[in-house]
Amino acid sequence: MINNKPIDNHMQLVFEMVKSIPKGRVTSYGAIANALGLHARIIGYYLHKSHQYDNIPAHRVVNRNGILSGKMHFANPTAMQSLLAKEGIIVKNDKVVDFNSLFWNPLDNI
DNA sequence: GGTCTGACTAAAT
DNA sequence: GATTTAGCCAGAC
Repeated sequence: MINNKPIDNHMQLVFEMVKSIPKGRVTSYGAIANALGLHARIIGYYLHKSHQYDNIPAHRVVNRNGILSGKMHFANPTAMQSLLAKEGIIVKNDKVVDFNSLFWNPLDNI
């Protein structure tokens, strides 16, 4: 059996999963990792590279506490919060308000 | 090819 | 309940 896309193997899956996050919703690294059978650190690693790709709503991915742990890696530390605010997500003190309700389970898409 | 780092998480303290 | 420890996998050096 030959793998069709050895390069894309996980990275493509992660990006597709992130792009599948509905507007106005957020999810966590661990949730995506669990859905893809990977680990949370891997998601963070791929998301770090996502800036060089297109249409990756990385701002919708936060850590399990709903904290915008990756905001510093955006162009501006406030960019992530601004993008979330545009989608109706309230971010206060670098944390998503009512994160538990806004949480989107990647497994629900599968 | 061993070692280090990382946009994480869960468990222990 | 906040802080620390350890574990996890993939990529860079």
